[in-house]
Amino acid sequence: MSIVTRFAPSPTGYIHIGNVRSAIYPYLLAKQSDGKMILRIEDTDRARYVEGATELIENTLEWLGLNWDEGPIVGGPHAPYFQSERKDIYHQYARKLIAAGRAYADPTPAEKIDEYRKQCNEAKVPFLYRNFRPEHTVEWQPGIPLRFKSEPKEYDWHDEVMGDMHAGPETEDDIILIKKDGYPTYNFAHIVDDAEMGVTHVMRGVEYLSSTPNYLALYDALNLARPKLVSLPHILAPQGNKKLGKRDGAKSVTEYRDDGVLAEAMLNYLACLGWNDGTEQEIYTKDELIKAFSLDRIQTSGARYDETKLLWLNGQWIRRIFDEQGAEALYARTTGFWPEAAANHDDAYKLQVLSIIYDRLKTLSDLRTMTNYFFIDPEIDLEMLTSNKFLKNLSEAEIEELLKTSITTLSALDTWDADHLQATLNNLLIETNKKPAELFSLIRLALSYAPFSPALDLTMSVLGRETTLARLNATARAM
RNA sequence: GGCCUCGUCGUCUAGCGGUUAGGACGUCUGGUUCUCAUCCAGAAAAUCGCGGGUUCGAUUCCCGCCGAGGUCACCA
Repeated sequence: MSIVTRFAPSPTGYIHIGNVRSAIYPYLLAKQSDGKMILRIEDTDRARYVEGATELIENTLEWLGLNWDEGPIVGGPHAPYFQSERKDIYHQYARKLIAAGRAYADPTPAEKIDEYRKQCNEAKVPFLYRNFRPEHTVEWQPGIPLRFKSEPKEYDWHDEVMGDMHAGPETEDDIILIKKDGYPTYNFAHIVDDAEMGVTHVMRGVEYLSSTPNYLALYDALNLARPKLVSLPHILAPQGNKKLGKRDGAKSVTEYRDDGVLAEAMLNYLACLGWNDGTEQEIYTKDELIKAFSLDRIQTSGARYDETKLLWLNGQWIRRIFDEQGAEALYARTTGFWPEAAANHDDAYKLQVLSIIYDRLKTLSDLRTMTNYFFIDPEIDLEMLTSNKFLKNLSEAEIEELLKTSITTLSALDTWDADHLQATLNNLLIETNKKPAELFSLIRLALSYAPFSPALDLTMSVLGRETTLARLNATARAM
């Protein structure tokens, strides 16, 4: 039997890093065995539905490369994949339960139920609706919710992550199957859909662990085979011990994309948060993840989200792509991340800039702050020059003298490339009898007025003779 | 309050009865005859939540406790 997994989000907003793992792991599991991952949109709560959320979810999965085999857009044999369009199927299953005496329409007014709940809360006792089950029920009809008629007993089951589980009858209750608006609850709909769609592994957050006995009761009452159950521990917020959520400022996955994080790094980081294959490998490609993934090595405790490590990984991936796939491959990813001033420059020039700066990038958006002086003359800031830690011991006259000497020597250079520039710079050191840190810092600042830059020979060769000399002259004149 | 889950360096983790408790991020130091970064080398950093057992020996097995989290919706 081949593996079928699913990612079944509610279209209530964007996918953030706290919940995207429940898409990644089903994908990895399905792919490693030539199985299928289904995308199913659980839109049964009309009140929480957010316009455009489905597209957001689709975009996120596509960006990460988590391609679903069945679902919206791609279709499939179990369509439709929106629960709101599957009402008939749920009602069909509901009628089966009614016929078997395992479901009843509950006319009890909401206020009454709230009262029961309040009683239980005050008595510090768990609220079980079955203790308040109405004596007389009515025919099921629109406007009246349908409840499961529980027959509480002990349940044993196996969770692929948590291990062997047991629950007593006290956890089972008369849960709502169909709401009064005719839509099914999650509790009911997902059971029906997973069975209809042939899902073999149900992966979801640990918060569903407590309601598992109710699901098992439903499988039994409906005479359905239990899928394998997989509980995923929470990802914790950087501070505190709560699970990471939008309230903690959990950014959407696509926000990281817009900030210059590579999909490879994101997938790599998230997959390895709370899972490892037992080796000391840190960098994984998607294919490597698929190969190495296994349910039994998913952590049982929650893992704290650490953006610093994500950014480190992203730097690793930026360098890896440049080194293994070439400068052009990385350049192709940089669209939209260049400073405004770069708009007037051609691809060839930007590619040169990228080639000498890429190993300093943590995110692609660092290009915006780190490369401005390659595209536009920097504002001269003599204060920055004179307060520099390598230059503060030099007088202004000395600095001016050094600049002039440098300009003269560099002007005489025939071939303007990195090698010749380096040789010339070395000659200048001897000629001026200065330490590299002094002379080079001066030239660097006059050229960039930035806190740092790539090696001087490279910077000057990319900048070109004209620009280099013009900037050195501009600073000399300003002294 | 009932039920359930979890507890190794600051963080992510390895470990599955005998280890100098390993790796990675972060931090600090040094090197790569120029800055920042990369890269390299090194350092600091975990009485393995606490207390009892079992055992010649427990981070590893058992019990209790404490702490943290989850759940008890016509939300998923």
